[in-house]
Amino acid sequence: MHAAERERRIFEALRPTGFVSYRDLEVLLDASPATIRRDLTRLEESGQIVRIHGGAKLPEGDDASGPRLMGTSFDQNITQNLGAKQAIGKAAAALCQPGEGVMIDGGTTTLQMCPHLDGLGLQVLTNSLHIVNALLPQAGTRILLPSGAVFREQNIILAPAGEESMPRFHAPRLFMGAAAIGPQGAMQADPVLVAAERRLIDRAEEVILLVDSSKFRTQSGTIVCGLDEIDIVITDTGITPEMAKALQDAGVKLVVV
Amino acid sequence: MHAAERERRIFEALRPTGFVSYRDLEVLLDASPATIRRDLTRLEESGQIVRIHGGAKLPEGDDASGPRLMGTSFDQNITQNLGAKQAIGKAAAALCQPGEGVMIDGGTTTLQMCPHLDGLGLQVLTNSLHIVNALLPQAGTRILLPSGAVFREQNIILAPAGEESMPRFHAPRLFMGAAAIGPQGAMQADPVLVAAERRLIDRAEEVILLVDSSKFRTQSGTIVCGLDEIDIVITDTGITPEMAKALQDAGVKLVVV
DNA sequence: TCATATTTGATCGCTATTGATCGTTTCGAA
DNA sequence: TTCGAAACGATCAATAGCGATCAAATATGA
Repeated sequence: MHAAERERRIFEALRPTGFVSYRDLEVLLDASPATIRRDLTRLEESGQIVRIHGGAKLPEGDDASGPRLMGTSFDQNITQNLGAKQAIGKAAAALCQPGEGVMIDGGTTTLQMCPHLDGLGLQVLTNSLHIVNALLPQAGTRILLPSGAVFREQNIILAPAGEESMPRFHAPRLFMGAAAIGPQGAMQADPVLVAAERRLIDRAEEVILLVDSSKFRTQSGTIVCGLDEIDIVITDTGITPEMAKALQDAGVKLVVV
Repeated sequence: MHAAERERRIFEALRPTGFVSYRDLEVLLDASPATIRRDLTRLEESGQIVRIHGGAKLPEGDDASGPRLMGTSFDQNITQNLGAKQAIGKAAAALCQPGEGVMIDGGTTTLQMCPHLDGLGLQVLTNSLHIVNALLPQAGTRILLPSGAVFREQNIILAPAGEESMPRFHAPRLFMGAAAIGPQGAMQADPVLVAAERRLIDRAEEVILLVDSSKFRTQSGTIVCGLDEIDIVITDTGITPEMAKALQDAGVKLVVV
């Protein structure tokens, strides 16, 4: 293995949490301890990482450590396909008109919209506490919440069945995630999510689905809505031509980033 | 686990209430007692925390006492009179019956109830995102939120005027903070807080006010409610006999911790 | 092909970090 | 006020990580 390849792997390991232990690298690089140390020393001298006893971390400032709420599966999902999700989030944010009101469903992909919403002066209605935390530092973004009980597994706010939980609200756009998408439509693993999302869908003019391409290769539980209810799908280049055609045949506008 | 990760977790645990117990850290860090102590000692020497018997707290804000209107941030207030607030919070939590539903108003004193609510199986309705964060790790506590917009200065959820924002909810007890208390009643500095608290008061059987004794020496803006609407006041030993008598003459039960 | 330069691996002594075990101190409840 | 449990600090041994040096492997160029 070459030095360049090792460096690439080091950064790859570093990105999710901003830290790699020496032990991890020993397995990951399959190189001798001496070589690993030399790599780290070199990267530190060029200022790209900071070495600490037992490993290395990214320099302060550009670490991607976002809001960490709890040690749930959410934290694991958040780093999966992170690059694709970031690109999808950015594309989705570009669809927002300054000053308008939008709804954002909870999810690791929709979460990646938040950094790009700053300065747009939006009104965001969301049921996700993760998204609330991400938007809190943005002084110009107004955050609206529905009433209800906090559902810890997903960190979202769930209204009791049949209860009116949202202030009268209607939005031109709903940004939604999904556990899977196929010819039947968008799907979620947890049925309680379905009920929450149905309520959002009913209040939106336009439904925009944010899914990285791995979601096209998954089957998951309960159908949230058919393709006919989805207006736009934003995904990454991993989508197969067949899927793309199926979506377009169903009248869905497809955005590939 | 490495030192950097442990430090991160310590601050994460410290953020909600400004205090972590040694016991909590033992579970949270999964390290030996000696290592935890060393971490705390190191952080104290660098001035980032203050160690106290049984745990650690955030350093005090600059002005340790005296009247403060608005302007100082929540994070600074959190550490002021922390010891008194913790004791008051503990006493307040002892008033909760297992399994019942209660309302907790936002504030740095009411926040200190949260560590003592674990295991009671309460249903907590709150408008404060700080309290939500403090309660999230407690699996047995059900968290209910009203709908509305997030008001950043206090990190609470405000309903639009006249809007029905809470699920039908009625509670035996409301735990409330205040910026000041005097013969006229409880006062808040910010008028928008008054409106929010009035709404909570109307839904409670019993109103319990949590104020450290410095609040008796302060005058602040807008009256929230008269003494006749307050059932119990919990405060610390700094209260003067005259004030104590005035409260009891007004029919308020006084708890001094 | 051979000589040289670069990179990698191995070994050594040294230091830092951790965990265990004392005796002592502090806090809270009776 | 007294007593017991919990928290504390100090010390020591074990381990893991560190840097330096040298040998081996690989790449480079005449």
